[in-house]
Amino acid sequence: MPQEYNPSEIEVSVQANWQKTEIFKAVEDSAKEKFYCLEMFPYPSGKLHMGHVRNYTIGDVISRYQRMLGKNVMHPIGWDSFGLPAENAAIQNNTAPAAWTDDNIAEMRGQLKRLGFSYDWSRELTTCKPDYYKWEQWFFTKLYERGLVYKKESEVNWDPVDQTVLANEQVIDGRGWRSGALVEKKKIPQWFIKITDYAEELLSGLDDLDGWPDSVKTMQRNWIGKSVGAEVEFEVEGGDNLRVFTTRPDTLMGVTYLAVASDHPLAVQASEASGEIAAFRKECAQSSTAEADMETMEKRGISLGITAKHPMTGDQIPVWCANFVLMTYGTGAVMAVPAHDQRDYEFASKYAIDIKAVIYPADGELDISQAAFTDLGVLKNSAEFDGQTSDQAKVSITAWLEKNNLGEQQINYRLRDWGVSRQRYWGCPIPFIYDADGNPTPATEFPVELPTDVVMDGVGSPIKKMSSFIDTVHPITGEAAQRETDTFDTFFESSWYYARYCCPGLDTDMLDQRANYWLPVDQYVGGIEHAVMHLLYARFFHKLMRDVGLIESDEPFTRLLTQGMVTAETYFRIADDGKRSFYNPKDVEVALDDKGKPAGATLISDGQAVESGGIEKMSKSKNNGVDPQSMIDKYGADTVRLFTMFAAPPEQSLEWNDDAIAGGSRFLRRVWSLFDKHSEALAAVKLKPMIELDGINPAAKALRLITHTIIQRVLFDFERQQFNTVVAAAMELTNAVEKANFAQMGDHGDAVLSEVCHALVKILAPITPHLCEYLWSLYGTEQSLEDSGWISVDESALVKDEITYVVQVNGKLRAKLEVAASATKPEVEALAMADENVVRFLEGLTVRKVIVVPQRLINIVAN
RNA sequence: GCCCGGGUGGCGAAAUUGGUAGACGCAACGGACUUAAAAUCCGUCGGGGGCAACCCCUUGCCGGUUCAAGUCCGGCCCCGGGCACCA
Repeated sequence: MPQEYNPSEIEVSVQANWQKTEIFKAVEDSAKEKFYCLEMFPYPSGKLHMGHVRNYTIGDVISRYQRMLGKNVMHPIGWDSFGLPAENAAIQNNTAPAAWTDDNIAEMRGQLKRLGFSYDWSRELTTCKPDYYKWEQWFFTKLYERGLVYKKESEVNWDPVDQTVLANEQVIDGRGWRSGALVEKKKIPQWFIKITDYAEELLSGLDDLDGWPDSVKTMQRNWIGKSVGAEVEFEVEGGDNLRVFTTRPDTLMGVTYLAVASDHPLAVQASEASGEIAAFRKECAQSSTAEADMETMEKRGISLGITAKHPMTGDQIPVWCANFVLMTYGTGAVMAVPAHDQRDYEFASKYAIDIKAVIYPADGELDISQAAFTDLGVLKNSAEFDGQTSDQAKVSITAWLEKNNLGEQQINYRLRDWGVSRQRYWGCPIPFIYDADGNPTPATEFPVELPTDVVMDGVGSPIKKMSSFIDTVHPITGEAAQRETDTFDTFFESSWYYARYCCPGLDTDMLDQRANYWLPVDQYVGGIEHAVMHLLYARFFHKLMRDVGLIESDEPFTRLLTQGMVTAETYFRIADDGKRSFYNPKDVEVALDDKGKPAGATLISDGQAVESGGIEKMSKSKNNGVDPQSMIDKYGADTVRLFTMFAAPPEQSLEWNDDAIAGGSRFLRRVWSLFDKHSEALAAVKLKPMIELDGINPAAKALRLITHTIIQRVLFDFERQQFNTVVAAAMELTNAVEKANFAQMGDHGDAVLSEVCHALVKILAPITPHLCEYLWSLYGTEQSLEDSGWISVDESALVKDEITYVVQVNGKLRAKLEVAASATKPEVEALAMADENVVRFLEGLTVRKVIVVPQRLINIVAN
C-alpha cells in the first residue's frame, strides 16, 4: 500500500466500484429483514450546506450499520423542489423557477455522490415533476370524494401595494418585504383538508411511537391540544345566541364579561353602527396572521355595547371584542372569568370590568388583589354548587347546563384543519375546475400540468393571467370552464414522498404492494425544526393513504432522530446607517490572549477590527456558512464525514471549527500509517480467530481487554446512535494499537493484531467507508466489507484479574484500591479501612455506616 | 406570549443513566527531529494552595432530597428551535 493517505484517489475509485456493483440497490426480498432508512429530502437551494452534510451523514452511518447487521437496507434520496426560494431566485436571475431548480439539483446531486452516501439512486424522485405530483392531485380528488376536502374563507397576509399574498416570512415588522406597505389580514376562499377528523388518532397514536423522542411527542400533543370542557350558550337579545367553549365550567358563576374575536359576526354587526368599533376591527386586521405576533401584542378590546344573559343567574353581562380571541379556535368567543384567569384579570383591570371570585383555595385565604387565582379549589358564590370542589363542579355544572338545554360537554382541539391553498406559482396545481357560477368540480385527468415556460414579474403568479392554463372544458358538462390557479402548500409533497420511494417508475398507480414491503420507514432522520408540522402532516397523510386503501400500516416512521443545527461564529461591522454587514469566518483572523481565549478579530483583507456576534445557525444572512465542498476538496469526504460525526452527538447543535476538522484528517492519516506499518503481517495472517487463550501473554491479554471493552461500548453507542463516542472509541483503540508491541506478544501477536485491526475497520466502516473499504482489502478476503457482518464482544476477553475500587469518606474521594477480582466484600472493606489516607480522615470519628457498591466504590460514613 | 430543548475547562465534548467530573479531540505551551519550515513524535494542560504526600474549590444561579447529585425535585437567569404561508 502507498505510504501516503490520498483520500480523493481512494474515494473516487471506491465510489466507482460501488456504482459498478450496484451494491446499494435495494430489492424487495421477503426472506430478509428489511430496513428502510430515510433522511428528510433537501430543498434544492443551490449547493449543499453543512446542515445537509450532517443530516445525510447521520442517515448514511445508520444505513451502513444496519447493512452490516445483515438487513436488507433501502436508503433513497430525492428533491423537495417546489417552493418560494425558486420564485425569488427566478426573479433575481431573470430565469424560470424550473430551470433554476434543475441546475441546483444537478449541482447538489454531484455533491451527494462525492460524499459517498449509500443511496439507491434508481429511486430518486423530484417533486416538481409531473410524474410525482400527478399522484397527489389524483389523491386530493379521492379525498374530496370522501368528504375530507372542503373550501372556506380564510385569512392571508395581504400586501395592499403589491396586491399580493405574502408568506409570514415575507412580513417584516408588520410590513411587506418588497413594498414596505403595512400588511393587512384578508379573507379569501381556500381549500382545506379535515385533519381535525383525525385529531384523536393522531394524538393516541403518539403513545405507541416508542422510537420517537419524548420532546417531539410532547410538542405534537400540545399542538393537537385536546381539552375537555363545556360549550355554554349565552342568550343575546336581538341576535344569535353566543356559544363559548370553556375548560373551566366550574367558574361559570364568575363570568363578568364575554369576548369575541374581531371578525366574529357579532363584532361585524356592531361595527356597522359604531365607527369606533369599526376602527378597532380595522386595527386588529392590520397585523400578520402569525400566532407569535398575535400573542405578543398588547391585549386590547372594545365594548360592543350589547349584553348577553348569563345562563345561570340571568344577569345581563357585557360583550366585548378583544384582539386576543382567535376566530379559528373554539367558537371565536370566550367567557371571561377575571378572578380565575390571568389574562381575563389583566383585561378586566385595564377596562374596569367586575371581578367576581367563585373559587377558593381548599385551605388558606383567597388573595386576588395582585393576580388571578387560577388553581382548582372549592366553589363559593355559586348558588347550589357552593362547597363543591372544582372537579365535582365541572361535572355538575355541565350536567345542569345539559338539563336546561344551555350547553353540553365538549371536547375541543387546538389543531385546525390544514389549509393547503397557496396563491403562488411554483407549486403543484390544485386539480379543480370551476363552472361559470364558480362551483368547483374535481379534475379527471392527471397531471394538471404546471406550465414551466414562464416569466416571473415579482408580483403574483404568472399562471393567474395565463389563459392557456386557465381556460378549459368542464369535465362533466363539456362547457367552457376555468381551472383553479392556486397551488398546494409544499408540505403536501413532503407528506408522502417516503411512500413513493418504495415504488419507483410506477405509472399506473400512486403506490403498489412494494410500499407494504418497505413501510413503515424504520429510521427517519431530520432537523428538530420539523418536530411538529412536517411530521404531523406526514402522519396524517399516512392514515389518509391507509384509509384510501393504498397501504396497511398506521404510522409512517418507527424511529425518529432529530438532529441539531450546525452553527458557527459570526463577525460583523456596523455601518454609519446602523446596518450590520457580516463577514465570513474564513476571511477573519482571530487573535488569542495568553490563555488561548479569543481577544479581538480582524478582517484579513484590510487588517481592521470586526466585532464578534456570537455563535449562530449557519445562514446566508449572517454570512457564517462554511462550504462543505471546500472541505471535501481539502480533506476528502471521509474526513468531513468523520468530523461531523465526532464534533457533537447527533441531537445537539454542532459548532463548526476549521481546526478541529484538521484533527479528523490527522486521525485518519494515523489509521492509514498503522495499517501501512502492519500491512504485511495482516496480509499473511488474514482473519485468524483467537482461539488459544490459555497461557496467553499478559501484553496480548491487556490489548484484548482494551479491544473488547471498546467493542462493547461501540455496540452500545451505535444502538443509541451516539456516534461522537464511537469515533472517540476508535481513536482510543488506535492509540492502544500504536503503543502495543506485537513482537513481544509471542505466538499470539499476529492474531491479536489481526483482531484489533479488524475491529477498528468495522467500527469506522459506517463513518469513513472509503478508507475502510481500502483497509479491508488488505485482509485479502473475498467478501465485500458491506456483506462481511458485524463485530461481537468476546466475553472471555473482558475478565479482569484486578478491580479498582474508589474509597470515599463521607462522600469525598480519599483513596483508590487495586483489589483482586476475587476479593470478598469484607476483604475489600478491610483494605479500605486500612488505607493510610482513609485512617487519617477517620481520626476522631465514629464509623456509622459503610456503603459498598460491588466492583466500584466504598463510601465510609462517619461523624 | 405559549410549547419543546440546552447551559460542564480556553474550545467541541465524555461521564456505563444516582457512584472517581473532564474520556476522546481541538487550541495553547515546552521538548525531540530538521539548515529551516511543514509533517511527525514525546510531555504539560479546570482554578487555587503545598517542597512533597496531599488538600480546598469547581458542571448557569438559589434552595432541597440522598451515605453520595452534572445526573433527581422546587424556584430563577440566559441561549436556541417551533408557533399553522420559509422549508
